[in-house]
Amino acid sequence: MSRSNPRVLSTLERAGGFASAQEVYHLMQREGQSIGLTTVYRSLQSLVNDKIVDVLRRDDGEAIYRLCGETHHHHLVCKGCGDTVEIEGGAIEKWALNVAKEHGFREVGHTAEIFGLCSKC
Amino acid sequence: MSRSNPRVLSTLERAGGFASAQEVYHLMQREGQSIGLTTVYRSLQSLVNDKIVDVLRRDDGEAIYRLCGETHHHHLVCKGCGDTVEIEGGAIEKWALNVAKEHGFREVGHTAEIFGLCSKC
DNA sequence: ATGGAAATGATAATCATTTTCATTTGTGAT
DNA sequence: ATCACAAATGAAAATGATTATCATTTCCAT
Repeated sequence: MSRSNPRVLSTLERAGGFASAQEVYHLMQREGQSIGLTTVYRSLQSLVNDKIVDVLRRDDGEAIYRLCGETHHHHLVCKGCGDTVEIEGGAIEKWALNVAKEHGFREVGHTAEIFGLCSKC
Repeated sequence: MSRSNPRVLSTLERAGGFASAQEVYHLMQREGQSIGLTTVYRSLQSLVNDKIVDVLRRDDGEAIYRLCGETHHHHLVCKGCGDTVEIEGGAIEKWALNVAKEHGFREVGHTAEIFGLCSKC
């Protein structure tokens, strides 16, 4: 197993908002940091596993990463500009638990995402 | 401009739920229909432009298509055996719309999935 | 039939991501 | 300090979905 290269996390932080693996890589290149694309991918992957960053998809399918907060939240994503709002999901949490219980499921988790066009787009 | 090949739409309908371009293509091949991958992509693209089908992304980034206007449901998936239950999502639909509206979003869609261990696993 | 526009599909190109594998680096034991 | 070995690194090749090219075929309207 490989652990995350701390410079990758630091760069992602500095990028503010979302960045793709390619963007993180090129950013580090431009800053003169010596790193391989492979390591960037591996580090981001590892950060996702450790639930330190979230991963979403752009419309073109490219994966974009960003630091996530500690609390479990959901995303409202603009299909146009990629702008993202974190939202509370209290209602969803209850719904998911109820539905799962009704069907005898345990160790329940869920995913939910809302997307649309924001007022600017 | 190119218009959609009707056999592509017909195959997507028959596939039920979601299908990727590759899946539609291979399905048609298996059925002995003669069609090119290019035409499948072009047709799906055109159907999306005409708002006849929706496009979403799988976790791995592959684009999946489905007829829109179809009443859609959500899934309760067992992590153990993969068994899947279709569930009504009335509460979710409202929640998604409300949250999106609060933030000034339009053309709203959403995804939601619940997973856990079923009673047999 | 004839000319042109649209449709088709094989092939090659693109691009993000993953895999391979040889090399380098860090670390702990002697 | 030296040796041994595991972890980390990154260049290069492989993969897989999607898109671009372009020559050919089909469809109509004249």
